[in-house]
Amino acid sequence: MHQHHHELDEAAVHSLFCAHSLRFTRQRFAVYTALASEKVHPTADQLFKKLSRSDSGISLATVYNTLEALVKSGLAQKLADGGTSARYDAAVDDHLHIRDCATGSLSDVPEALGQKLLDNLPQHVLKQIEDELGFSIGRVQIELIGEYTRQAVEVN
Amino acid sequence: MHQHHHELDEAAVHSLFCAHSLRFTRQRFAVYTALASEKVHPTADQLFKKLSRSDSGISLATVYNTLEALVKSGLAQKLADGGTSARYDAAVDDHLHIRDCATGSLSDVPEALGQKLLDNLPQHVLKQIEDELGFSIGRVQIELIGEYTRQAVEVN
DNA sequence: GCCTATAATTATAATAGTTCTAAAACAGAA
DNA sequence: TTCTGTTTTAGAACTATTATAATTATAGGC
Repeated sequence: MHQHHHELDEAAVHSLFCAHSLRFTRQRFAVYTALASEKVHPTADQLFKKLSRSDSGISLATVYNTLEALVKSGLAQKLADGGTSARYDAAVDDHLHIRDCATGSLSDVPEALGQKLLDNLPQHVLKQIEDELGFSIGRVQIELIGEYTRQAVEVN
Repeated sequence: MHQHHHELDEAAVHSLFCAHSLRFTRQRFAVYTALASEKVHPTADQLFKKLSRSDSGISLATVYNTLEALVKSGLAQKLADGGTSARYDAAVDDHLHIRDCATGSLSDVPEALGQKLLDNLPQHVLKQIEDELGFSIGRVQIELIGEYTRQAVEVN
């Protein structure tokens, strides 16, 4: 499930990190909560700027280090940007992304809708692909590329 | 349709370029044929190295310029690499990619299989996403992430 | 075939994003 | 508290890509 939009207090994150064998530091807490509260998947630099603004005396290198640690421990995933820089996402499920051609932004399809699409994928075809190619599918990532015909409802 | 595995003589490429309002140059011919003959989607640098080996006195800048021109004219697409550098593909349809976690390589699902999956996507869900989000889906890109359980059949 | 206008190529410099380095600060266990 | 290994940090280094500006090539008109 997505952690988006949940309250994330320090204790909760502490035990989450603990469960993933990640040391708790104020920087990691800051990065993780900043990432998890984003509706649009941010780049490392966007996170750094956001954190610089809000307070926290955190360095860019640490943002990169932390994101890497989060990804390695399964608390985040790194998404390929169509453009230059990588984007990060605090949710680790299969899910759907929307790329807005106009702005280049990358965001989620709401959970329910996304799940509906994933649930309706033709499993027999996926199975056939696995069999014929000798490939084991671990994750399916779908990106819907296009543009908004009306204004998106809310922006961070 | 994919241009992969087709014979690409100079005349054919010439008229293809012409149809897409692209001037024909020996460098563009070289880049395009090199790209179209790849089964695995190469990075700009991989193409440059391949072309340097085979002959052709072509500069890295030109590889980038040409790839950009091809993409802009619709003869290729730029794919986001999970990692650092972009990958390119001479085919421009919706289609499925396979990312091998073990090697990081990106390749196509064979046309027939891929089409089968795309044809079996639940259209009503896509329509619902478009309606609810006010988003017009231009292209669907699916990536199957996992690893080979047996050796891939052939490598370039 | 030759000329010309326009566009493409090239080496190089510049930039952007990311990773590396080595020293200082910190977390967690004893 | 003290110790040990980990994390943070500023800055350097590196890699992928784009910009620059001079040179060269293409396509079309003659």
